[in-house]
Amino acid sequence: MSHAYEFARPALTVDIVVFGFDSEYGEEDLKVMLIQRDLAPYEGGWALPGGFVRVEETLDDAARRELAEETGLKDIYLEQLYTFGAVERDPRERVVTVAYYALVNLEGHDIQANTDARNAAWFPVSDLPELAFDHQEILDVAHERLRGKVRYQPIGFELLPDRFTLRQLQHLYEVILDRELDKRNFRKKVLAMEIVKETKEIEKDVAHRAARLYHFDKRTYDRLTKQGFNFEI
Amino acid sequence: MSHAYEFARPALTVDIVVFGFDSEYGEEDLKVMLIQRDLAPYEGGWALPGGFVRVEETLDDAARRELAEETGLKDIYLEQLYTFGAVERDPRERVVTVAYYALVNLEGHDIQANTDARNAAWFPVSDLPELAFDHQEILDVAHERLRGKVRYQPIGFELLPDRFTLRQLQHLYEVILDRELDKRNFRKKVLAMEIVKETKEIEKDVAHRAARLYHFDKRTYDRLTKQGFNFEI
DNA sequence: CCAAAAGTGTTAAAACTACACCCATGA
DNA sequence: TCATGGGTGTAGTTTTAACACTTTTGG
Repeated sequence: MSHAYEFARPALTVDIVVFGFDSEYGEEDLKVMLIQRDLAPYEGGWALPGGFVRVEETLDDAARRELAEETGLKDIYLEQLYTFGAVERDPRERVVTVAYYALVNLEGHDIQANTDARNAAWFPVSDLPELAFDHQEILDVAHERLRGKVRYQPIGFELLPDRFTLRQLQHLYEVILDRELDKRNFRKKVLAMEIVKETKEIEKDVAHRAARLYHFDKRTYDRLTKQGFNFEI
Repeated sequence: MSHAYEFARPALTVDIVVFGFDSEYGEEDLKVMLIQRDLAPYEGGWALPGGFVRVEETLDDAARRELAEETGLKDIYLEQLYTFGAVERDPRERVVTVAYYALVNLEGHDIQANTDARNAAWFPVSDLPELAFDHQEILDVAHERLRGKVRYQPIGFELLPDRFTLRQLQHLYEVILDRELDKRNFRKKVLAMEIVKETKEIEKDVAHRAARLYHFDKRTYDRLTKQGFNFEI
C-alpha cells in the first residue's frame, strides 16, 4: 500500500429498489418502481433507478440524489441492502453496485406528477418485465429482506399513509408475508403493542361501514424500544 | 451515461471482521482478529484485515483472498456485512469499503502457525485496542449483526469445533447474547429441534464427569428448513 | 333491505419460565 | 471423599391459534 491503489478500479454505483404499496380497494398490491433505459446496453429495457457514486458524496447521499433525479421521490425511507460485485454484471466494464431499498406509500407520492420521471413507472412485484443487468437478482434480495424485516421492525408503516385502517395494515402484512392472517388475532396483537394509536377519524367514501383510522406512534415505539420492547408480528 | 464514468472514482476495498470463539474452560470469550499496520496512516496501530478489490475478482473472492493473505485463514464462514462510504473515512483519499464478517473456531485454526500472519492477533471483543480508520464502527455493526443473526440462523456452530458439548453451545449463546440462559430449558429447546445430534464420544481431559459431544446436523437442518421449520434460540 | 366490511371473546393447545437435586468422574 | 460440572422433570403462566356472529353504513 505504498501507493494507495496499484490496480485498475472497479466503477461504483448505487441502485435502489423502491417498493410502493397501493392501499386502495381491489388494487392492494406491492409494487416496484422501474426506469425505462434510453441508452445501450438494454436500451428500452426496464431497470432499477440508480447511477454512479461521486467521489465527494456518501453512498446514502448518492442513493438519495439518484432517487430524486430519476423518480422525483424525496424524504422517503431508505436503507442499504447489499453490495453486488459479480465481475460480469455489467457488460461494458467492471461495476460494483451498492443496492438500497426504499419504502413509500403510493397515495402520498404521485410519480406521474414529476416531470423528471417521464420514463418511471410502477410494476406489481408479481408481474415484472424482464430487467436489465442483474437487477432481477437485486430485486429478489430486496423482496426477501423486506419479508424478513417487516416482522421485527416497524417498517411496514412506511408503505401506508399516515392514517390507515387496521384492515389496510393487515392486508399489507398479508401481501408481504404471502399468507392470510386471522383478523381478530391480528388486531389483538397490534393493539396490545400500543404503538398503533386510534384517531378520531374514520374512512371516507366507502360503500359500507367506515373503519376507524389509526396511526403509528413513533415516539411510543422509541420509548418502548429503549425499555427492551421488541416489535414482532 | 454515454461515457461509462465521467467522475473520479472512489477506491474500493474489503475489510473483514473475523470472530473467533474460545471454547476452552475459563477462557470462554468472543474474540476478533486484528492486524498490526506497518505503514502510515495509523502505522503500528491495529486494524481489520482487508485490502483493495481487484478489477477481475468478485467481492467475496477479494475478501477470501485478503483473509488468506493476511491471516492464513481459509475455508471459513464468510458473509457480507455492510458497505461503509463516509467521505473522510480514509484520510488519504476516498475509499469505500465492503465489510464482511467471518466466523471461526479457535481450536481448529492456529493463527500463530501461519507465517504470513506474524502481525495478526486475537483480541477479546470486550477489551480492544484503538482501531484505525472507522474500523471500530465496522466492528460494532458486525457484533450487532452477529447478536441478531445467531438467534434465527444456525451460524453459532461455525464458532465451535465440529464436536461440542451442550455446555459449550450454551456458553457461546450466553457470551454473544450477553445474558444467562437456563440450563434445562436450553437443552430441552436445542434437542427438541433435532438439528443437534448426539455422538458416541465424550469430552476428554476434564477434571470432572465428561460431557457428551454433539454435532450440528446440517443435512437435517436443510431438510427441515425446506419444510418451513424456523431455527430460533 | 341488501351487500360489504367493521368490530368483537372464548377456549384449547403449545410454548415458555422458574426452579433443585442426584450422578459420574478425576484428583 | 470431595470438588466440579453433567444430567434430568414438573408445574404455573403466558402466548398462540382456531373459530362465527352481530353491527354499521351506503347504495
